[in-house]
Amino acid sequence: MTPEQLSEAIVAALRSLVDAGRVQLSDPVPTEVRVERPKVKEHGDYATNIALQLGKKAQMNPREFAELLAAELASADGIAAAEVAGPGFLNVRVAAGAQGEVARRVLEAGPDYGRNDQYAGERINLEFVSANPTGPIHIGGVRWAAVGDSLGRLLSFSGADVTREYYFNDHGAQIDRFARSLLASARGQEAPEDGYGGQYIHDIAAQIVARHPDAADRPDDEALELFRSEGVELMFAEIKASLHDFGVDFDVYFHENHLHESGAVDRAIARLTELGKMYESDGALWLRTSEYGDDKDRVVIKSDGQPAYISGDLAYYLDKRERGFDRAIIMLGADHHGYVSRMMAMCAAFGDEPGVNLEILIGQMVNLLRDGQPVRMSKRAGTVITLEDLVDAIGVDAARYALARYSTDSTIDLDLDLWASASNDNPVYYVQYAHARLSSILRNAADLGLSADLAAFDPALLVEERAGDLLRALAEFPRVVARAAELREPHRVARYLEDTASTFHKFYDVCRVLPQGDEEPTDTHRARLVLVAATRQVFATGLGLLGVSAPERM
RNA sequence: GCCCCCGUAGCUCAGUGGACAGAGCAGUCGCCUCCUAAGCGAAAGGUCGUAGGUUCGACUCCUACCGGGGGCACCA
Repeated sequence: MTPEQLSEAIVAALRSLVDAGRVQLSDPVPTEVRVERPKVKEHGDYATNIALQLGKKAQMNPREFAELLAAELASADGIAAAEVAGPGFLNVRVAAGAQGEVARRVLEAGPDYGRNDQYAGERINLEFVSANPTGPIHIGGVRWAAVGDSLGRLLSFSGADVTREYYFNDHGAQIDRFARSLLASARGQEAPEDGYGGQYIHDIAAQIVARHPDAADRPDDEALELFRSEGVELMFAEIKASLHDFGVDFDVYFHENHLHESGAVDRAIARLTELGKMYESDGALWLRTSEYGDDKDRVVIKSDGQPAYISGDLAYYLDKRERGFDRAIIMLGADHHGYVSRMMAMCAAFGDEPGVNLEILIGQMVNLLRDGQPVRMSKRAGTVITLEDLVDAIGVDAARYALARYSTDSTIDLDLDLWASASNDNPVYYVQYAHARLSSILRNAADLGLSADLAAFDPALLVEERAGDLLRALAEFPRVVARAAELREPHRVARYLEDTASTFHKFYDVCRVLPQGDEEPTDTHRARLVLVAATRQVFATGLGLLGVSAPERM
């Protein structure tokens, strides 16, 4: 019995009470009842507070209401007991056979177990990382790579048609500094005062010189342009490669120039003008964002006739909508949170619904500690911690897991010494180990000629408390996935896997799965093997949603 | 001055109104002739930043304050 099925059973019981006239509700019977897993075992397998919630509407004492409901529910299929506790909680125990059926459901669904359709038919554009190609992806960007990619997986698993998008430009002040730094390196000069440092500058400069031996000797303008265009190309290739090795691939790399060349900026401004959202003042063209909650209006075209930064955002948003996306999700670091209100205002000015058609997820920063002291990162000094540094230190799995297991609302402090040395400190091993153990049992079973056979599966044999705990954990998985997708919080999947790993290890400790020595396999062995196979599936799927490998052996 | 995020066990963090607040790691004690000990069990560890408020019920919602972090351009 899954929580959803129990919810249905409770709704049916409510309806039956109302139909029989034993309870009068001022509102219609709810279509769904929230079912929770109590923290304390004595409170049963599942609990609901529905009687507390409906007590007033039924003009009844919540306990009395709960008593009626308990009596009605006790006769339902698969329910072993229903009792009232505290102020009116209804605690339910599920019959072993009904509980065991969860394992069958998992195996029948296979890799699709946990899938939901809350975003079916919806096209979502998910933009993240979007670092300009002036250097390797640094530690902050890595967080969005891990979380963003995982969120993409969750949204796809929830029925959405997801496009992962990376937005960049290759001109402007940042890129100029990059080009001047490359040229300085090629000429054997020190990096410019406002330039970039680090070995990668020298490496890329050397590659360009290898391609064009006279590159550094050309006139400044020509040389700069060459180092700019080739430098961007080489840098971007490196970024894509390191993201790929990190398990993150984008569907679209969107070049800002495209917006200007395609006339998207002009069209966006024309549209907003038509809607009466633009006005001229002090020789500049302004957007009335303050009408939609922004602190002040924003300049779109500067008085010198050049488009301001926001013009690109306007055009880009419009472009996404014109490409058919129902929803644009953008992940940004906390240092960009000031943009949120103007972006939302911009969305509203277009006549769209902020928070629905446009969503901006703000994540907090990653701090690095070494010897317990904060590490100062400087692009100029080249002391930036990159995606590759992180992967070299702890590997892709640990890095992705570590970055995805925390709420993006909280700042992460990463202790580099600890990660580089005692990587056991990372919970990813605890979770992966569970998968390896499960795989090992299934391998050994195959050697004994046993497999998880649903035809011979008797769910009622999974009677142990620890088996029930594990089954209930597996039954939670779809709810966890749906909630993580809905709230854009992949870390919920990681936390769930940690809890479930613990539940499995405890089960393993007291329930022997395979026959020992000359022992003949019994139906109990077979039933437990089905549970093991189902558990393995959930770990494989869950780790997959995080982009972390599920090892067969450790 | 205004805006956003955080403050929970020694450390890193879960917990978006429900019943005695949880995990991983670190530390104490115990458990490998048998499916992976990267595991399990036991003990220990907390004024959930502070003070009010809403509620039958608050770590969770509201207000104020304290502490930490990040932002507040006709820069990109």
